[in-house]
Amino acid sequence: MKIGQVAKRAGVGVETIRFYERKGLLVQPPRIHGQYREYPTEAVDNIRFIKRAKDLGFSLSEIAELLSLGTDSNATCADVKRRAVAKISAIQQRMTDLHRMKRALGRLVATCSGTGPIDHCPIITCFGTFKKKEAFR
Amino acid sequence: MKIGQVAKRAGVGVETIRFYERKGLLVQPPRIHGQYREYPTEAVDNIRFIKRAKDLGFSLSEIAELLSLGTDSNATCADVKRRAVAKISAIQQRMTDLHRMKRALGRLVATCSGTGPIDHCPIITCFGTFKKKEAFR
DNA sequence: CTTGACTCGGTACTATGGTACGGAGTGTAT
DNA sequence: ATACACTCCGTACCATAGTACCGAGTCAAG
Repeated sequence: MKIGQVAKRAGVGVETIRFYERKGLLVQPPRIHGQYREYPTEAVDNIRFIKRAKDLGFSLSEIAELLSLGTDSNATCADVKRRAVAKISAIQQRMTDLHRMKRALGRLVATCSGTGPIDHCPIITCFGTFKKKEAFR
Repeated sequence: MKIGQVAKRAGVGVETIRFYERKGLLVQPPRIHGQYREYPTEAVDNIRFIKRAKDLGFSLSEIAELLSLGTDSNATCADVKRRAVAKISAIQQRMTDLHRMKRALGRLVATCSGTGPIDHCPIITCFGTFKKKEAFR
């Protein structure tokens, strides 16, 4: 299978596959006449693996690590689990941050009636001590 | 006040201030002898405004919009409020996405005993149909 | 045998939010 | 007067995850 076919089946662009190869996420496949990449059918699954891991919040470098674990015979299931658990914590942390932001913004919005000129907007004034008139006069 | 002083007071780097100026987040201040930037004390507040808005989840381009609202006499409080409400929705959406990821990862982790070789790791195998042995042989 | 589709490698560009560097000029303190 | 700090501008660079473009080569069908 050539790169375009693989790309179509995996639902990514051709350039993306070459990009993943450069990044070490995909093994360099053999070439037909030393020219065109010739992929086995498993290559499609490998790309789907990357997509799914990405959807679960792993970055490409983290995925590269997971993949290298997969080819390391010394690696254990526990290594994978540890990374997954760490990712869950990171996601939780990010959610906590977002929740804090949302609450702060919600409080700000609640103080704003939504009427009147911007000069007295509680959101703008509470945001910073933004002074339109005095700035750089 | 020169740029280094402003940077120190606002808690950012000198380069950051010049970066914000290039991005249109900060008005170009007058120059001493047409050379050094001379900032009024309000400049520190303007940078703190940017920092706070950033902490609340606004991107620099969104902050630029907020700032241009602040200098637009036709803009109203409602314009600001609309942006804040939209940002709350975006944050909520992001949180929902993260929650979905976390749940999916949690389910995966639960299926993994954390023992044994990587070949049979449920996380790796469920992730994609990752086939180490068959890939690119 | 020519046309069109595909592929090659390399490089440049997108957006995001800065940081780092280099050579020149300037301002201040001893 | 000379050293050192600060500032100037422009440019390049970091990570992230690709996308776009280029000229050249190749492959299959009509």
